[in-house]
Amino acid sequence: MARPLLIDRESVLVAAFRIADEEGLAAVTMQRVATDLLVTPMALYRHVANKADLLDGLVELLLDDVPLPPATMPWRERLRWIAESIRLAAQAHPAVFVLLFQRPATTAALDVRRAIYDALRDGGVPESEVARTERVISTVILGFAASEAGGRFRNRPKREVDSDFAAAQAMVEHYLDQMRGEGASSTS
Amino acid sequence: MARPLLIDRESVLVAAFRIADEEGLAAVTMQRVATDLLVTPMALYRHVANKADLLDGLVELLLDDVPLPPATMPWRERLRWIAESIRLAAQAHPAVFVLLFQRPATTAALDVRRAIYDALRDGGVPESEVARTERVISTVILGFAASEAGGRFRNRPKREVDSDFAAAQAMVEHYLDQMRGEGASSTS
DNA sequence: ACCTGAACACCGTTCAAGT
DNA sequence: ACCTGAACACCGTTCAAGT
Repeated sequence: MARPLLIDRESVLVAAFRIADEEGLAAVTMQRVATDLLVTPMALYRHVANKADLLDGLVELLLDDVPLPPATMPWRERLRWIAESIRLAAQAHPAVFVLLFQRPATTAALDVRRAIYDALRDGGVPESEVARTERVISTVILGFAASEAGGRFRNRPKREVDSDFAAAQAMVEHYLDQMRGEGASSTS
Repeated sequence: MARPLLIDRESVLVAAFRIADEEGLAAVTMQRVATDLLVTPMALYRHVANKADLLDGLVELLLDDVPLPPATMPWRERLRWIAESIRLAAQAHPAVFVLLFQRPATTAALDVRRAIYDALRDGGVPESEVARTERVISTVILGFAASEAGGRFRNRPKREVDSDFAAAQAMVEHYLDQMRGEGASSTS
């Protein structure tokens, strides 16, 4: 049988992801990733097109790590679950999370978006308003999570940031209740 | 009289700001800034501590460019003015704007924050809620502006993004009306 | 005090070469 | 097909030297 591969795309991304988590995005260099994998930097180029492609891969990995709620859960709880999952992912992987703001939705982000669409529909948001409602509430949650991940709240006590997040969530839910209009079918 | 300085801190920041605007943050290197100023890269280190200091200076420059509303304007219009100013600054200087998410509030950001505080107080938000209200609405507006500046809405038509911004603003205003409580003193 | 020259330890990326 | 060696054109930053 053929000589086994020393590395593949996944091992490259996993190594880079770990470096980002532990030492920040600036530490993620082709040379450093290669060193951790015991290969030369040039070996990486067979598995990622270039560094931008590598960073795109990190965002995918991050979003795969955002657990989506079971479809059996009441819609309102599903939305809270997703918001909480995104915030936890931002806290666990702040360096990678900030990349989310630098590029348009990738395929993994589409899974999250679809889960939000489903919850909004189940909550009675009219079909014509589902897409916009998702964009607005995602921007609020992502904005909050990215602020936290990026360090904009660095000087604030954790309890305060937590209750600010609760306030932002309350604002979103209220907006949602308006969007649900008269066609609302269920509550929770 | 002494030989005139070739460069000073302001000229360094202005040169870097222009490069960021025209070619993005990746183009802002010490060597490139120096080249534009007709000096060697090492000359910059007499005027900025290092590259991080230079980037901090760019954020200051950006925030100085956010016009604040006249105090005579009704409070609600002042808030809309500020939100609009921030969004325009993000559109005009997207590369620098994303840095705002990477660092805690600087002195220039404090001017903006104070203007928001004043408007909230004039709108009847209880003193105990002013600070949190400012944090929540700033996060929404900044999150939206950063999404736009970072390219998260890159694939969307401008009209759609505009109306999403209006929806986010409406959400914020509604939240605000709740925060105003019974002590509201004026409307507009 | 302000700027330069030379140098150091890095970057991302290419290309031809090995197996 | 996969990885390496050598090389290129960059980075940020330091230090000693010039004026």
